[in-house]
Amino acid sequence: MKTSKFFIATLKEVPAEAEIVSHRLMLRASLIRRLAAGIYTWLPLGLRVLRKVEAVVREEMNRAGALELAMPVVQPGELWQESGRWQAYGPELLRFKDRHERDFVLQPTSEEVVTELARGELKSYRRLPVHLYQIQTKFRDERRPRFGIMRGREFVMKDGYSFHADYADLEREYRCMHDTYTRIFTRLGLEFRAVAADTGAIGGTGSHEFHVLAASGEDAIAFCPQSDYAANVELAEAVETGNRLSPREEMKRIPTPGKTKCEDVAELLKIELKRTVKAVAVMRDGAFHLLLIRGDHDLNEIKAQKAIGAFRFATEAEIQQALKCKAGYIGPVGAPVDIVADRAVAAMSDFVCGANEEGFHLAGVNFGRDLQEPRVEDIRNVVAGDPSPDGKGSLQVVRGIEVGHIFQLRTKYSKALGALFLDEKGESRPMEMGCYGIGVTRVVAAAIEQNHDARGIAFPAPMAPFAACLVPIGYHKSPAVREAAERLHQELAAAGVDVLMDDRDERPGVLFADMDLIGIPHRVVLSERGLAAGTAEYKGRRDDKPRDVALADLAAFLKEA
RNA sequence: CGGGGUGUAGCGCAGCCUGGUAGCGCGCUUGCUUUGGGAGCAAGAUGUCGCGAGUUCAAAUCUCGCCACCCCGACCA
Repeated sequence: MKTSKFFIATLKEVPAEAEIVSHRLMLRASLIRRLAAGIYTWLPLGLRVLRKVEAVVREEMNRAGALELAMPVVQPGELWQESGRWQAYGPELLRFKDRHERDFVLQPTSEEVVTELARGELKSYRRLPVHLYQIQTKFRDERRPRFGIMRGREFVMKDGYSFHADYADLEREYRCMHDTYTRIFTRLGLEFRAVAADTGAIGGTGSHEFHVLAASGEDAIAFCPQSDYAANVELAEAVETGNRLSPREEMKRIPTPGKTKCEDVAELLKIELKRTVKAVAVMRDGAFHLLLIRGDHDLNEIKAQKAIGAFRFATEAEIQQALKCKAGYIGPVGAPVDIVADRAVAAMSDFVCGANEEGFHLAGVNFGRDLQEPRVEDIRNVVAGDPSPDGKGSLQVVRGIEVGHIFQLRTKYSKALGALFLDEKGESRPMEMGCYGIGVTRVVAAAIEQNHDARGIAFPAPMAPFAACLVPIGYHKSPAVREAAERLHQELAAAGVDVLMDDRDERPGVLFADMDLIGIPHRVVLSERGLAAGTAEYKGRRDDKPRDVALADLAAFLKEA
């Protein structure tokens, strides 16, 4: 491919819409252009990247025995009513009517359609297991699309669905997919981690997320370097190993005017933040609860909801009414409300907390003596250094971008949609199901978050838009360079190297800058100087310095690189 | 949806407060020079100033309404 025949529209300046680096670079490198909020055109260069990711995904899914099919993007609302998701999905599901006033949706995922297919076709245990997948455009009307392609409304997902006669077989396929995803992300050259995850609204019994590690990731994941424990922080259990010491101080009331945060109080009293306790006021079914969290910890809302049920944060007025005190000074001592303490709080003695009196905190507070023993639950986020729940070391916390998610759905959809089969005994049973997703478009953004530098994108080779680029210096001036470039271009193409020759009539600096920006892994520079010596100059995208390679060896060299 | 912000040339922005000829940089076109890391000079082209009302002799500028987009919070591939 020659640049003059291709579509390169790099930008020196970044459109103001872009916040994170992958979004900026994708716009600057002319991979994508925005059409509407969360909706993007994939330009020819970007589409090449997307197709390469798809190819790896497809190969590995096929290798694992899954079968590709294509289901409709537009799906009848009727089917979604049957599964119950017409009501359950909420406004993220884009709905519309056809000319006959019939309800339709743009599919955000295809459990309904694939299960409808299975119930019609797979009536015997002899036909199971089956794993069907597609790589296709999805639409979710996100509350807030952001970060370009990272969280778009329209995106490409690989979604696979497996059907099994029993749970053991589902578990086998689930492990197979875990391995397959590991192969996919490894082949794509990404640094990633599989973590245990919350099953969320989809339900089911087991779930893992695959995260590409990147500082800009929206998720926090906890893992143990000494073992294979890894979990989304949403889920990771906080284990408390400390034992509560017996009280040594008397409880006393301390003036702390204007100090409403644990940090402020700790600083005023010159004590460690972890000796303070913060009280979070929430309402559950109209009942006021105080959640106690150690000053240096954060509440984990998901775990807390699991522990005490769905809640919302109390309003200032509700706090006033329940505790006769302003937020910022509330605490558990003498509070006539339900109190739930995090495990770490339960292990504290002589701590500092709000006094339920504006401008005052209490110090030297102890459970059992100054207030009742609280109900104890695991309701905080784990932090780096916490003991691993498997008892084999301590946790580290890193940030990640979720690019894949696998679920054991069990029989949720097969029951709802009546996907039944006859087993060996002739009995009718619902199929066991698994579902497996990869955000293909998101993988591209995540890869860029993880692989870039000041000059632009440094694509991992398997997803680079071109494997190599040829930069002739003086293509339009020097017949020798031009001839050599044309010859080499053909030679490389014939040798199966996906090569882009930059034949634009621009100064070398422009060519170098663009090739660096779009992230092509290998660069070959041709010049009169080098030709005279029978060499070309080679530089890897991440290399500091170039080196000379004999022209005759180039094709072999690049095939190997 | 709640909170904050922005809409002026393809992109990045100034002008708006204090109403009066729409500007700068990049990019684009042409010519000359230049040619190993985003060139220089010269000449050009490109605008419903987001949309609609209102105020005014006069609106990019003031007022109101609408729309779009971006950023921060509850979700997900």
